[in-house]
Formats: sequence, C-alpha cells, structure tokens
Amino acid sequence: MAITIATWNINSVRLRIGIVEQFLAGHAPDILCLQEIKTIEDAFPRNALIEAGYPHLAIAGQKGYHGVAIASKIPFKTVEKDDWCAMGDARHLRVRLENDVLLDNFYIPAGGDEPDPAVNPKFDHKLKFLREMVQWGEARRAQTKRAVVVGDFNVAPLEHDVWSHKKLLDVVSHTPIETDLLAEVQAAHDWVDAVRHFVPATEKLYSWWSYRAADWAAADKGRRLDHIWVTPDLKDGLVSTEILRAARGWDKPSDHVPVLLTLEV
DNA sequence: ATGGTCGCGTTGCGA
Repeated sequence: MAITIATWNINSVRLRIGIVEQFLAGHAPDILCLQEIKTIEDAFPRNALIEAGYPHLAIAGQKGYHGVAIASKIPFKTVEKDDWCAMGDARHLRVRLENDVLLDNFYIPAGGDEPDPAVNPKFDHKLKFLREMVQWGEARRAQTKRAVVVGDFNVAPLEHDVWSHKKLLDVVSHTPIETDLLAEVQAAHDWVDAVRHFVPATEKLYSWWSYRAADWAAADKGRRLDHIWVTPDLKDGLVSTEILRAARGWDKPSDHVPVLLTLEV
C-alpha cells in the first residue's frame, strides 16, 4: 500500500492548530510528524486531531520548549522515545507501523549562533546529538531494513539547500562540521534522502524561511532544514515528495513548511 | 556590518 508521511516544525501546536487542520484537510497525509509543539502532553490539542481523522497519537511534550508528536490515521504497534544526550529533552519519538516499518521523528538542537563548541554549549550539544545519531545508525543498520526517519534536523546539508552556500559556510546549520557530521549520520544507515531523490542537487530547495525577513518570499533566503530519509530497502517504493512552500504564506505561519513523502511499503 | 521576528511565560531565553 502507498502511504504519505509529512513532517512539519509547527512552532507551537496550540497556537497553530488551525493551520494544522487546514493542512490535514487539504493534503490528507496518513501520518503527520510534528516538531516544536511547545507544550506538555496534557495540553496537546488531541480532540482537534482526532476529529480531523487522526486518532492515533504519540506525544513527547515539554513545557515551553521543544516537543514532538506523531498523529496518524493508521495505528502504531509500539511507541518509544529515546533520551538523547541525557538532557531529558523531548526531541524524539519512534513508532512501529503494522507493516513493521519503523518511523523516527527527530527535533535536532538548533545549536545557537556561534559555531564553536568550545564557547557555545548549544553548538556542542548539537554536535553531540549528531554523534549519538551516528552510533544509533551503526547499531541499528543490521537489524532494521525498513525504516523512515523524519524531522527538523536543523542542518542544511547540500550547497543548494541554502540561498548562498558561500555566505552560510560559517552560519550554524550549514557549517562544514555540521554538514560532515550529518553525512556521517546518513552513511551510518545508508539513508536515502527521499526529497533529493526527486529534486536534483543543483536545484535550490528550502523548507524554512526566517521570521526576520521583511518579505520572506521576495528575499527567498531559505534553508532546507527539514528532512525525510528512508532505508535502501524502501528506495524502490518512493513515489513522490512535496515541500509545501505555500504554507509559509498562510495566516500566522510557522517559519517551517510541511515536507511530504508518498511511498509504497 | 548590523539587526531584523517569533512563542512561551514572564519581561529572559531559545530559535
């Protein structure tokens, strides 16, 4: 069967539940993975998602910061969450689907402003998180052949995943130390970048535009921070992808837009 | 070169 998985950094699910409903009504993914829900689990807008047709909910919440969730039309066999870097942050959820496909949803730390782990603890945390992901991939690759990983990775890995490769080489999200580490994460499980499977690496492609631009669309200084990867065994099942740029122009938008993948599993 | 805008939960912090 073909399923559609979407990932979206929503930047407060309570504030933006209206555009979540709009997105689900218009695009009807089978599974929606959210990051930065910015709420505890008890205050998560469960009823809105159930009424929208997504009764299967996995939520890892935290007061004020971070937080991830998975809302699904199809049931989960299991739900797990890992504690990355022993920080106690709500940055990860894993579900097993009925066909035994594993789906991991990540919110990787943004990393602050200064790209130097010696002076910036937030950047140090980001690099440690990525190194743990390398270990995770190496440990799991032998036993997990059918898996999808999505999320806000807060790294724009390729030259044309940012509006100016040269100008962003020393900007957190596109520094070589981060892009090299993300490449290690990808290699550790031979992950296939599902979106770039369909869009050539020579084409500019973004999923995030800063709130600080006076006119985000005119300036178009975006970055591709949100990703969907699949294991090689699922590569032949890739059907299509979409980055919903229009969502950046919706009422009271998130600074990220939904990224969608349809695949046969 | 600088500062620009968000959301949460209080007026600072993280993005």
